[in-house]
Amino acid sequence: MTTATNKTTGEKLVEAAADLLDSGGENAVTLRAVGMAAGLSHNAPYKHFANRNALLAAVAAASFEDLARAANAIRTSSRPPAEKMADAIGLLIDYSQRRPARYRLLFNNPETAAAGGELKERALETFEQFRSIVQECQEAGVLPDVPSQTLASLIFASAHGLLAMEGNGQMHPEKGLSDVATSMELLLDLLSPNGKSRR
Amino acid sequence: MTTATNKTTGEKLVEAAADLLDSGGENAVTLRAVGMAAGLSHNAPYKHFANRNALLAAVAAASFEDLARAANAIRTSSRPPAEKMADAIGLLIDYSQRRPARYRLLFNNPETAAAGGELKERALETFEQFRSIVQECQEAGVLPDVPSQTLASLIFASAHGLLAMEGNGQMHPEKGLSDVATSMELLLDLLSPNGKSRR
DNA sequence: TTATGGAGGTTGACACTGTCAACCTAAGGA
DNA sequence: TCCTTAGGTTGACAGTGTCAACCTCCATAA
Repeated sequence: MTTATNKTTGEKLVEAAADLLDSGGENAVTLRAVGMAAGLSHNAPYKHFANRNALLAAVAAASFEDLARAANAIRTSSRPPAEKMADAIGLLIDYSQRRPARYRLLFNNPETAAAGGELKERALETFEQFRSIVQECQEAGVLPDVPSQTLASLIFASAHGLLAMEGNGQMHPEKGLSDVATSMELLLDLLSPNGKSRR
Repeated sequence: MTTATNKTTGEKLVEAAADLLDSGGENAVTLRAVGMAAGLSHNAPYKHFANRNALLAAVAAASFEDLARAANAIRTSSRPPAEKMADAIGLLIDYSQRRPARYRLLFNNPETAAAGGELKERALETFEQFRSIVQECQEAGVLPDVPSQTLASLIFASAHGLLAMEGNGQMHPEKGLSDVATSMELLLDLLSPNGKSRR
């Protein structure tokens, strides 16, 4: 409990930026606001980050780390593979609904894409947890036997795409489209070699 | 050929904004630049649009209209349903690769989401073309018999998610992940009641 | 012990942005 | 004929990212 409770100024800035992002959306993350939230001047962030994008990249990297940790907890649980899969999807859905702006930063941001290094590595770590769960499902026979990397990307992309549509107001529940979780259940069922919907 | 070749000033502004978006990304679309590109002053856009978001919404609506037209051409072609499906996915892939910023405006933009009315209607029109092709595939037995609206959303979301991942640099071909088109082929094959990958 | 250099902080300025307000002007209906 | 108004202009404003210059410790080499 006493380990490193003292935060670096850099960490404080990243935290402040993340909070602003969560509470006020991307536009709320101005360097001045971040500096003030950390109790510093409007230019202090420049002593720790090259520019605004670098700060956001640091926020993204830290967020990916959290996400990877949560995904790892799911992966190493004792639940059956299919339920781990559902949990992992639930994690993603939850994240996107609780912190939409941050979710967009992680998965829907061209600037984030451009940044390599640390950030890319954290994103890969996160995805790897997900891929591993998919692989477990394949070994348990609840997902088809195709390359796990490709299948994991497909499933992940589906969830991500549905969430993007939802965030974009392009889901049309009034027309009979069920919500993201239900749609993903259907997808997994359709993909399953023994799915109920399989004829 | 002579029909309405004269463009409204409003149309000229929308076109200029679209061009700037395509050539320089979202940040290039400043009201001043749009005004200048249309040969007007820096404030002229305000005589036609309430604010920057309204202008972008108009660009999005016009773009959806184009997309719906292209999708309609595919839908009403004489090709077999499965190939229409592939064409429609190809259309989306093409659009996202040729005009990434515009693609993001259409499908990855919370402001676009907030705007209702005209824009929402155009988006629905576009999606309806897609849903209709999915339904044809279902009737031809190459896609499973579940509600077409839900299935279309799923397939569309998958393509959209993969494209987002690609645009985000989160596709990892070096790790064996194939490109978007190939992944989508795999998905359709896995979903197909008679898919080759089906055991 | 001293000096020195750099890390981390500050203030002030700059150009650029969206937006508002005020003004102008021409066309067309009362 | 007058006057309303759509569509255009210029000028201003606050807020933004960023740069430059300056300050101020403190660790370390001499």
